Amino acid sequence: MLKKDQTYISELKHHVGKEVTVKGWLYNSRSSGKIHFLQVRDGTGIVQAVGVKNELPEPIFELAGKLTQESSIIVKGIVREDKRASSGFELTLTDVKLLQLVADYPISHQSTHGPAFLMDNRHLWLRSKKQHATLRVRAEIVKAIRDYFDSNGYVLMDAPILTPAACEGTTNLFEVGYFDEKAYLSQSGQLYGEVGAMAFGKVYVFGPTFRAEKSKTRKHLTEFWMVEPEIAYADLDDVMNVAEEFITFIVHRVLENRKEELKTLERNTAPLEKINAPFPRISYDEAVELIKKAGLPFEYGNDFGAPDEEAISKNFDKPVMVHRYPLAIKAFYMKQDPEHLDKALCVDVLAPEGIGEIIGGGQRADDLEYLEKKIAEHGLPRKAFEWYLDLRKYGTVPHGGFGLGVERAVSWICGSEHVRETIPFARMLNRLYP
RNA sequence: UCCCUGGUAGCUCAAUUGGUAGAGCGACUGGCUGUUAACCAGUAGGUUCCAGGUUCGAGCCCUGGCCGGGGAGCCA
Repeated sequence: MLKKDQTYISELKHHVGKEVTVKGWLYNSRSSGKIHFLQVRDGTGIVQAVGVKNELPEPIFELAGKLTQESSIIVKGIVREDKRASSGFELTLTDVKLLQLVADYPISHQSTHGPAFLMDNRHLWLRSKKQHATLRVRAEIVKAIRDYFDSNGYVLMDAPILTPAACEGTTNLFEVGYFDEKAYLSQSGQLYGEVGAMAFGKVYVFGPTFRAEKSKTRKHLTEFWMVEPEIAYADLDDVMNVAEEFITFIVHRVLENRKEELKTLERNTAPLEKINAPFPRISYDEAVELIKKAGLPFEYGNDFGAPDEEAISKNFDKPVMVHRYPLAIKAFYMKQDPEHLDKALCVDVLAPEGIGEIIGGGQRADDLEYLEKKIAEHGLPRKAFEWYLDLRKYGTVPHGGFGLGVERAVSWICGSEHVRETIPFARMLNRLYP
């Protein structure tokens, strides 16, 4: 427990009429000569402390007047309801203690800053309102993810980050030295999740994921977080049922608990209010029709590009689930559709509002011979996958799951311009600092 | 890897045809008893990304390099 000589700004409403101590930093200040307005933040919120010259001891009034942005301060004041305050409450300042007077804080509220400058100062940028709100929404989403799976019988199973080989082979991996051999940073925990499903029935893997692709877009990070449920005895329909229920749960939770933050972010919540299961389900073939109807050039059999995804999702005001892509463009572990042999039992969930894919998943190949053949076809080293093949040798069952990209989900729900704002410290093609 | 675009004050940007490098914001000083991106007045602040070249003269033109930003492909 913390000592009680501190009141958090979020709790001020319970202390009206009383003197409280707020420990924090100066967010901004204004003055009219004989009256100072100090906007103090403490991480839970921002409150304005008002100091009047002839109501305060001279040294305290003077100190209040010379405080600079982000100076660390402890202020005392009497909580007052005030319609003029945006939060509804203000402090009548009674005392200020200065811990450090800051000179030349780089980020100002009044001037504009470019993304490169702000990302260089990410460690300070996080103190500003919108970044603060975005990361609180992220924290809420992460909690919702855990709550959903924890309360629905899934066991959390962490997958290793250092792995012996590619999970999917095709994408670029970060290579690291591992004593006398090479290891790779995980690009997906899914294969290990399948191990978990065979051991526990329902599991979810939740952790960081790494892709060494040289992507430079608003949707890409080289290090991002992914949650990957995996379910034994599940078919493609089960996977889609879980995906839509799961997304609905997350969106509702944020709408319930993070109203203030969404308001700070100026997020129009109307589109989010519409998110309710069931979601529309269309096949790859039907999606191709939508692309052609939109007049885009598209060669049947290819994967969808960003403009294609937008053309598809524009037809719906909920996330749309596109299933049964051509087998040829999907990963080796996808199960072949027995009714359409050229298709895979897979699903991508495309978020509305132009966000694109937030979930990819499906039913897994469960036949040993088929999987052996696929590993060979994809040119993957069989030796690295022996343990994975064992799952098909010793009690194979139909099973499936999906992966949700946390940052893309946060980006969608917050209405962020770029995923780099949805993670505290983004790692990108040209960004390894701070 | 490819396409587009940029690098000038702490930040965001301007600078006509190649002719003395400017504004807003921030900082600093002073003023103001209700400010909400406060306002008003003043002050300081420059290796124009780097190297070379053309020119009487280069922020501007040429060559090479470095570093960003946006997008594509691939993916979540």
